[in-house]
Amino acid sequence: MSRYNATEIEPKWQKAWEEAETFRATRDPARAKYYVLEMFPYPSGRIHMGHVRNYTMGDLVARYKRARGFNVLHPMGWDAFGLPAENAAIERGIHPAEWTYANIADMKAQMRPLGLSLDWSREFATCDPDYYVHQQAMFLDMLEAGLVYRKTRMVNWDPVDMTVLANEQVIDGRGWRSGAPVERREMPQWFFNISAYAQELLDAIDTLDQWPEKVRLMQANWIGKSRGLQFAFETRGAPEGFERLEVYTTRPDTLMGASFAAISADHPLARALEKTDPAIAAFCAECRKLGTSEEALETAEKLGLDTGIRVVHPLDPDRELPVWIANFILMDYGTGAIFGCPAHDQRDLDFARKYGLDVIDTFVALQDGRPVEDVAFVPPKTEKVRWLKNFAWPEIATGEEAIEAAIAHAETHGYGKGVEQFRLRDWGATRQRFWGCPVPVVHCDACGMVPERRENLPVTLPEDATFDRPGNALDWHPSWRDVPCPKCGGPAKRETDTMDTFVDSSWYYARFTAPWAKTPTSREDAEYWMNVDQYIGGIEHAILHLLYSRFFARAMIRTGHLPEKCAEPFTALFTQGMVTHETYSTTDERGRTVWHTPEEVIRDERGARLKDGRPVTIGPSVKMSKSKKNVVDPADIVELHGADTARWFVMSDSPPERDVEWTAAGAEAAAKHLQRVWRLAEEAVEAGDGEAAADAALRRAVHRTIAGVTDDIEAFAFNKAIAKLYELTNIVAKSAAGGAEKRAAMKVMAQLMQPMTPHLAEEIWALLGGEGLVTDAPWPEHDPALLVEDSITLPIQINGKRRTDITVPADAAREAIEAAVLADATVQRWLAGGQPRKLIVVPGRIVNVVL
RNA sequence: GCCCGGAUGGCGGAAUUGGUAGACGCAGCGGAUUCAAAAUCCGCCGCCGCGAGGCAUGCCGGUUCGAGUCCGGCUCCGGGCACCA
Repeated sequence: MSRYNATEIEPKWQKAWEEAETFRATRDPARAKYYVLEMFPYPSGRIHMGHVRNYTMGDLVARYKRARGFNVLHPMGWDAFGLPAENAAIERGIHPAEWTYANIADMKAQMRPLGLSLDWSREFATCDPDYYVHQQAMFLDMLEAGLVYRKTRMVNWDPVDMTVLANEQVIDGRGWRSGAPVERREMPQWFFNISAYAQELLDAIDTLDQWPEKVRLMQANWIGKSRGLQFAFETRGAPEGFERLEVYTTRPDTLMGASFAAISADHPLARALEKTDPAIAAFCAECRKLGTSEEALETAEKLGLDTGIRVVHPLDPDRELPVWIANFILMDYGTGAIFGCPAHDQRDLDFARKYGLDVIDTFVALQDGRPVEDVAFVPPKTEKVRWLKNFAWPEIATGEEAIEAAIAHAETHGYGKGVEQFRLRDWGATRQRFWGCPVPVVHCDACGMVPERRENLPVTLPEDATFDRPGNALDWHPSWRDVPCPKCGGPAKRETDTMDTFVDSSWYYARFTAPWAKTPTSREDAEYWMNVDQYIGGIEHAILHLLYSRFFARAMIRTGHLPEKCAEPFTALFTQGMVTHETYSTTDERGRTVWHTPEEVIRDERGARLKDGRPVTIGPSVKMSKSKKNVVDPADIVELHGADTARWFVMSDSPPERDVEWTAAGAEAAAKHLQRVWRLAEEAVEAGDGEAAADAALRRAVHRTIAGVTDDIEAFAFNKAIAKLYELTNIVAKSAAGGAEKRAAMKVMAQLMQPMTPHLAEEIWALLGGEGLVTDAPWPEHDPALLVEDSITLPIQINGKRRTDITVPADAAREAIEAAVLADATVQRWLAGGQPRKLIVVPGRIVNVVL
């Protein structure tokens, strides 16, 4: 009996698919289409198990839908602009383009042996001028349509390297290369007007019924619609022009509990004060060292400085509140100024306790309404509370009711107005970086900002840029930067900022429908292929990438690049978990942790050690990462066991939305199982006559498996589908059925396994005389009549605990079941001659005897 | 800090709408085959208890004939926080 040799067989079938152009997608209006897309990778150079899992999932869906008769589009490309290429350029003196395209070639070579049903004829990289020329054209269209504009925003500034840093390049408040304390600095940049679509993007979330609920919630919270009160405090002692201080609050009901006002260090008032007051200037400078991320601001120690300015309480002209500058107020949200109500906001309370400000209870709990001490009282807004400082509503009311009453009160008395506000900020569309899509705009001293002429697109990145000094290499490239003005011909400078890589990934799904069109999209292809029927990717993209893509699709509709129906480009979304592996570490002579790769480690039941015998500490299983060296290279697994084994394993153990732990033993088990399936197919070829009863039993098992696997695939429960295939394998192995029935069973097995292990499936299909490629075979249908059982086993509970069971005909009447239960020996023992208080019969399910 | 998830045997996980907790796999144990091993095949396998039985789904409490599943309150772990992609 021969062994299944994956290394020999897999390339054979890959060649067969390629020669038949099996996966080439062609627009065919006569057929129903299905567009399945996995989030395209950043070309780091090596694929990792996370990629294998992501693409296997997509491939499974693509192959299944093909078998169900759909015209499937399943493309692949590269999210190729980004920081790592620029870092490689700085560190190794290699041009980002060279680094990136070499990585793409390497990664593609690692992906091809996986046997994915991809249409490689549509492959592109976002750094191809053929791709970004269209992005530049659309940028100009969107500029004309008013969807793009310029303004300033804070960035992380490294004062030593004189360069803008990404948030991940700021480590403990310092630049990662220079080590210098980072400053917040205002810079002009380009923005997409996504906030104009906030309401629409929020409303449309309701239509995304095939998205995970958690993603929809996260997006809604990110957009963050709130209703609140905007009003102005009258100031005392403020510089000229600051007679009023505008604030926004979502809790106007707590206005009587206000004990201070606070402004951001970036607020115009703070900026005015720091010009003349060195103490304020020093404090604002300190605040600006916090960086730009919300996380940094929110987790930092709350610091403030009293400006000496006072504001008048709008409801009590005799009361004055101090105005503080505080490091936790965001200039980007609301008006950059708030009033603090310490009793009902934990941040305000911490701040008030630290600086000795008043804490005024505005409301208390209905029962045991104690005053606030160190924990702010923040009940749900729907809960009724007892008001101590109500000014326009009854003593007992909910927060919601009080908020509306307070807004009405402010509007009636003319000191404020109710406003709706979104947390969502406009999308900063550009970066001070070289390796991105150039913004096709020129700055002319005479004409101002001038769009590049369409016929001059693409504006390509220079191939002779140098990366020996920090900052944007485009700034140091005079022959690229200095150009004549497209309008007046006078001296002008190109925009040297390039587009955020999120722009590249916000429309690649549309480009895949017509990757070689002379325009960004082709109307016919977009009409036919869009939208993406199933999008698959990591949960880490739940907010930004998906929200930006939803916006960009709308912007493309507005500029005529997509049909109206594409406003929500991803019909169904699935977010998969990560691939993890346990970690191995030792300690060096200086006490530092040294990580080891799984290959360096010998693992047995007693623990783990290095090859030289030194013991190794086994750490928790975490996401595979280079820094912890807990990586398994897919290429090694493919070489050792074949692609099918890797595919089978990443789909088996864990549900796809959860993390899966890679273990060598698990991979081994997957390989063994595939060998076993192969052996069963070989045995079936030679098997002779069997028992009629066994034939029928096997046929029923096969149909049960068809139904189960189909349901599980439809529900994205791939691990359960695989468990059912294991079960069927066990049944076939033990079955006394005849050769014909076993061969039929194994052919169905090949069909059901085809989406997961396509190479093995083809080999078995061919062995058993299947017609053509199993990849082209229609999905098997189950016969419902074969799933009906004659009798069922009902568990019997006594007082809710299972004690025994009875087997009854499937169609037994309730009375018959009750009689059978009462006659059961175990039940009689528990009854001890008495009568049950209650007998609950759930037909087809369970019986509960209540004593 | 804020938003969103997750937690079930030694391990990964399964369990329709609230109805047999532990499917399937790994590891382990016992056996067959073998000169021996690998491979393969068969069986056992939540914990405690000789047993009857008791205890078990992160922790505490509640609803119910019945809770892994529903409700309230925690703990720990993970994802995101707008310049990583």
